[in-house]
Amino acid sequence: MVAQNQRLRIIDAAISVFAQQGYPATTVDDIVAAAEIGVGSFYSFYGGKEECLLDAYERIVSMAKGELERAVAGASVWEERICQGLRRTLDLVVEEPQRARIALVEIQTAGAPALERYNETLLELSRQLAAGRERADEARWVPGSLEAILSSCFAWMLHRRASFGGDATPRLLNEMAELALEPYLGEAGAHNVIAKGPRA
Amino acid sequence: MVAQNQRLRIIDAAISVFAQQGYPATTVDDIVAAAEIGVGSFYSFYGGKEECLLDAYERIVSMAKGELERAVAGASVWEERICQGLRRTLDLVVEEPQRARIALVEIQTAGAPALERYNETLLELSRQLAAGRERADEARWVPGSLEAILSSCFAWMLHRRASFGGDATPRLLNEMAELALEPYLGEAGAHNVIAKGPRA
Amino acid sequence: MVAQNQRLRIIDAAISVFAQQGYPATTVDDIVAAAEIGVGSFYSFYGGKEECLLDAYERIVSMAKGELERAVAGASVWEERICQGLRRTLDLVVEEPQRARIALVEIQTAGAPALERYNETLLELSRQLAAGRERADEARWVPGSLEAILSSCFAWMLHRRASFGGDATPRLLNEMAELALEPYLGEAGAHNVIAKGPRA
Amino acid sequence: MVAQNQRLRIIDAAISVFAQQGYPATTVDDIVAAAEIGVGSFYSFYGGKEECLLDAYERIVSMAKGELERAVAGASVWEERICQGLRRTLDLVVEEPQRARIALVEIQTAGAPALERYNETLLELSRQLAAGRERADEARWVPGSLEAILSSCFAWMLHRRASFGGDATPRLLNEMAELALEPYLGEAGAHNVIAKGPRA
DNA sequence: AATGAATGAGTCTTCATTCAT
DNA sequence: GATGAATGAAGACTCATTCAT
Repeated sequence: MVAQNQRLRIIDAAISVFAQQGYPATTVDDIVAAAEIGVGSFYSFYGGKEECLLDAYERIVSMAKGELERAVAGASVWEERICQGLRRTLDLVVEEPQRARIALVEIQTAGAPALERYNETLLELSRQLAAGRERADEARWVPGSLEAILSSCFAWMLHRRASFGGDATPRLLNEMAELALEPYLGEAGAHNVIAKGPRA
Repeated sequence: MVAQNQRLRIIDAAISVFAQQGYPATTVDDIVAAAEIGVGSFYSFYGGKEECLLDAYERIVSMAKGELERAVAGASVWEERICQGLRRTLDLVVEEPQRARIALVEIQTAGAPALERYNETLLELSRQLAAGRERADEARWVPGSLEAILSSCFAWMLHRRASFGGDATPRLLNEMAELALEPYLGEAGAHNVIAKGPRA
Repeated sequence: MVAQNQRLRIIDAAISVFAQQGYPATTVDDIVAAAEIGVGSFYSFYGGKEECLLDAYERIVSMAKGELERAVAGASVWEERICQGLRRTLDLVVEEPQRARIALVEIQTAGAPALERYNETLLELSRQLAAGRERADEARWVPGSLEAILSSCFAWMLHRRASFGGDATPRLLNEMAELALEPYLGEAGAHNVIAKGPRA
Repeated sequence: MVAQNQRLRIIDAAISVFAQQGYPATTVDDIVAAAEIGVGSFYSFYGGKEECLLDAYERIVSMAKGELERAVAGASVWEERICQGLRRTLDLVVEEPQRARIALVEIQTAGAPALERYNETLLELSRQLAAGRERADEARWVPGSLEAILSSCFAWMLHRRASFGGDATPRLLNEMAELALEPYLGEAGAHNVIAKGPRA
């Protein structure tokens, strides 16, 4: 538990400096200075800054997953789950800008393994979206790579949001919800869900 | 002009090594070795590797713009210009994988100024797409951020393409064309254009 | 006595890792890990790894001396003591390769004090050999530094034996016995002793 | 040639500090400080201090070989060559104590590859000695490992000489010459050669 | 104008040693 | 008395940058 604390101390510090200076410009010394520990302690937990970033990423993603599961717990159907999930996601980006920056921006500058890990996360998002196919009218044609496209779109929108701020959250949420629901439920169906969504 | 040659020599070498080893892992020495010049000469042209990457990026983008302008020269209407442009873009990614990698992947690992420059390029793509609004039926509602979304989608799809290869080009082209045209022309209109597109 | 046990535990572990990885490449952590004790305990016994090696060396040498004394206990004359001693020495090198490696190889890589200690051991060997002068015919001339030469030769032969293995033990024993006895007893006398030696 | 100078500058500095502080205690910084160059320059010549020591060793040995060849040039028979060679060797150890220390002592503390290199040198010495077998009376029995024993003895004697000083050179020379010649030429033959040797 | 030898600041990493528990 | 978490000094090595030629 004391080790866990130390580890969390390091991760918090690392997230902070990675978010502020960017991953490539951050040195191990920056991290240990921010964590107020000795270099040796850092190396007893991680083999280097890349390993540390990857661990931070895992924890951020897993924390976010927990949040999202809680957020969609009350939703009974797929379209509601998507709406609630998107809302919570956007809130998290606003609430935890540094973690968002790590998970959406810095992870992409940390070399091939990190990029691969990021792609896996996008793949999971794709799977969540793809569940909508079961809700779609049989007559409706849904392109095979729709979810890949959507997840990358969302990633980018959040990336920009995390990097530069931008549109008010509610508007962004509306757009994303529309993008996610419309291909499965049609324009009318999508708007229907969205219209009542925010009141929830 | 001899200076121009030298500069091009450096850029070609830089593109090659950046694409092969990644921007962060590349040293100035790698570049000058590949360019077969002295370090001093490099520094008489550029202040460092970042400056060099940015210049390479500018040239790649401007070269690509020229190509695209030529590609769409024969197209009379917006939707054809988009189709031809997308086709040429995909061809360029295949023809010049190293330059594509620089313009789509490495530029994102080179710090804030580079990322900003990349966003400007996406903004230009947005503007090209936005011209489609004039072709759209007045009754049709087009979301305000559609172009931002589309350009980011395209960037991501090309990024993946440049990073990992993937879908056969024609299929990818179809998807992208559909995504670009449908919001403005409707499903039928989009398919119409695409169906006759490849013959052009 | 519990302290003695702890100390022996450390020495055994140290001998093992020194012999396997070499003295310079061994860290205090390696030793305590092998000894399954805490670092603090190690430092309550020794000031550092050098001190630990020196203690291990002392114990190996003193243990070996005990063995040799026992081995030559039944020998009545100098030449027999030498033969029996050499035989037991070679056996020990084979039986305890790790200790042999410490006493013959690693000790020489551990700095000046260790080297000096090693030389003292060789000096003792010289003294044992020098006792043969009393057995020598008065007419026989024995060079003054003979014992220094012989002891260094033996050290080197055992060093090689401990480092790389090599000749079968009996043959090596014969050679060493010849080298040791001949200068004092002459060729015939030496062979005489050696011929009956192994039967003893 | 300027590179050669730089390299020699480094080697001279390295020999000096290795001899004074011992190989294990010497850092790359010590060497570059003594050579009055930058760290980078050192690494442009050598991959680390081990490589540097090995190069120094090679040069010392090759220099010494040259000296010995010159020293024995006037000797017509094997036994004279040995005597002259030993004399010159002892002189070199006295004239160049630092180089002697590197070649005889420090090389043995620099890890397995260095030790192997040292053994090769001893092997060469063995071959020089073994040429004496052709000069030996057919009736004389010469043990098979004599040269290995002799070369290790000589190495040790020189090692001690280089480490601690000691006996006056002429006496040491006499002993070594006796050891080298006697097994091949017999006691009388050896003394004969040695007696007239110094006059040469 | 071009070169590349030389520099040394900066970073990573290891490991001996301490000390609170 | 024993532990091992924590420290940070010290060393290896890289690489951007300068400058004499």
